[in-house]
Amino acid sequence: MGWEQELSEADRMWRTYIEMAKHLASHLQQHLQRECDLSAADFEVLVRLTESERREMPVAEVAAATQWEKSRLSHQLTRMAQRGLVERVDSNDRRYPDVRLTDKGYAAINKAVPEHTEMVHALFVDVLGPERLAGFAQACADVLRALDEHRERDCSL
Amino acid sequence: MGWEQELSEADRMWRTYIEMAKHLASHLQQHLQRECDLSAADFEVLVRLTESERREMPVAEVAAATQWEKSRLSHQLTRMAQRGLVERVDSNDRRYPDVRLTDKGYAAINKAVPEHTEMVHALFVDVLGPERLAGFAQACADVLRALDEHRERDCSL
DNA sequence: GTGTTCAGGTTGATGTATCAACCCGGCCAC
DNA sequence: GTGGCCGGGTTGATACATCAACCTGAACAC
Repeated sequence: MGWEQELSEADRMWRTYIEMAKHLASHLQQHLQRECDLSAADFEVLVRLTESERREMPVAEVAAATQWEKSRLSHQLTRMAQRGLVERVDSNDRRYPDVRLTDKGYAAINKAVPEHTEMVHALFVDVLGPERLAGFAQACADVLRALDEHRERDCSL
Repeated sequence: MGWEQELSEADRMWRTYIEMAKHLASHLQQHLQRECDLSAADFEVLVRLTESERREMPVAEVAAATQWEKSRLSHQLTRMAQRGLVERVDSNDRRYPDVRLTDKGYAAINKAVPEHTEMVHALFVDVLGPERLAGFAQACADVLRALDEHRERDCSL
């Protein structure tokens, strides 16, 4: 076949990372789903909404915080509104409605966050310990920077 | 609100990791999609199939290699077969059909793998360098082990 | 005012992920 | 044989992601 005769050391490490990322994400996701009846997407939106004092913010602000496409967010909000987790509210400028956390959504996220955080600590933070965690995070930051540079190069073509 | 007054150092590092993982995955995925017209799922299945000499293997073997649920794989194979990347083949035991890589699928994966590998090196392997990469991979392996232990505990309840 | 522009939002279509229900053919008991 | 069991596969329903097309109302030019 040619290219795949023998994986290099580096490629096997890459695969380890991929494995870890996949399993960790799916574990956290399943926990959220089973214990709190929230998808990862629900969780993300709800967390962003709690970052506002008034449990309410413009849709565009949520979009910026999550870095989601507007259409993805719109669909997600529709589903969440149907389940009563959030509601759309008209603001001054009728073009740009707000989203508000309902009581049900508030209760859900307040149950979910501590459990989620605990899980993150048990499976990630505490496993690495403070020093290795710092190194790990630095590595992630460096990869992020490389990604940004790469993206810039792509755009300037 | 209580729990979210101030993110700890560790929590910010966790967020850095999440950010990195999200961006890295989506960048690689978009590249595959644009350059090779393959989704991440397509890519994964095709890679597994090339790991067989005969470009063909039982569905169950693909399922084991990818660790996907049988139904997810079945749907995916249906779509891939429609696009001519793979074909289903009856084996001896008519219960357990095989999947085979078509010529088109073979061509696609042979174009995609080198590009993908190059991207992984540019954005990840080379950014970290050999030493930090090794440390990073070790950390991933440790988290994976913790996940396995945690899963075992869950099952034994 | 009238028309144009435009950022932000919604909608529809398609592909993907997950769960539950079902199907199906070899296997075993009898 | 006949019937039930069982593991692997398929199917359908629903939720989620992404792209393209469209809508909408404030703002600006004139």
